[in-house]
Amino acid sequence: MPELPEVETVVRDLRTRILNKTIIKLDILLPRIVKSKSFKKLILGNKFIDIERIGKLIVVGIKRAATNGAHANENNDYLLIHLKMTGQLVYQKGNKIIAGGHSEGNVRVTLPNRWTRVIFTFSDKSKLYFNDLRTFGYLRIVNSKELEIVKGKFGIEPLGIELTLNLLKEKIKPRKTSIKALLLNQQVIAGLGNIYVDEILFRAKVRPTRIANSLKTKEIENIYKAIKPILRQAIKARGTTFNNFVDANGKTGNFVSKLKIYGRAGKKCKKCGSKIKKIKVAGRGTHFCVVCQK
DNA sequence: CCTTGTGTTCTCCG
DNA sequence: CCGGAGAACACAAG
Repeated sequence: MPELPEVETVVRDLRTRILNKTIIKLDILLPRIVKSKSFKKLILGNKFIDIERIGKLIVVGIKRAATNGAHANENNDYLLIHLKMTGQLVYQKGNKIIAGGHSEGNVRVTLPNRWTRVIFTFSDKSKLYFNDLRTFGYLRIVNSKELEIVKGKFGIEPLGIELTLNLLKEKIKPRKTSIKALLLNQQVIAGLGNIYVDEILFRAKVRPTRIANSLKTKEIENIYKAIKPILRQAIKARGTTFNNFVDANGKTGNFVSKLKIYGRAGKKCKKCGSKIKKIKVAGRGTHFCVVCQK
């Protein structure tokens, strides 16, 4: 379940590997994953020149090879990749399959596997695999104008300087939905998902069911103060692997052991020892401590 | 049946 | 009846 820290981990890994190499081969094993018509034509023979993240969306800049008549830098295209719930981007170089299993572990995966949907091959023969079990993820190519429209749909970038206490107050105060639903809303704040929202609300001592407009200033402050540290720690740990996430090396994240509330239903609260509850909020499995969160 | 990210559709309310 | 907010559904597979 890739959220901001997992997507950021993948983006950082790929940045040192896939840029400025000609894409010499493209295998589309499951066409409906690819949402653009002339996908192959827009990829083959070209290079990726930069990679960034907006919320949970990966944006890869494409530089067109200079051909007769075409100006290479004119109206560049961008490859958008969304991993949704079970998407993976795994990079492989040389004969060794880097992907597969945790560093502690056990499982070795051979790529491509039955969940491989798209394969990019670069001029140095290295490969980038897009794997997706449930196939909700997608790859799409947009031009710079379309990219701006896409960007406009995203809310506050939680790790950017635009996240201020006042802005967060503005976003939370008028809303009549649960604070959990609000924090999950990508148009409000971009990149949080089920795991990190539960963690943030636990740290902030706020129950996920609370209606946003009922939050006291102090509680909004607590949420504000929780967001960056939790995301930064998770990135440092290379993300959380609950079911499916692997980084670009095919390795699982290490943040699971640091989760204080998510996935700990029935276990003792690490702060007060009482039994952690699990309910459904905004259609999502939601964990909280009755004692610590008000 | 359960799991979840997000785009779409439905429903409610003023 | 319209618009907006929020909730519910659809998607897919293990």
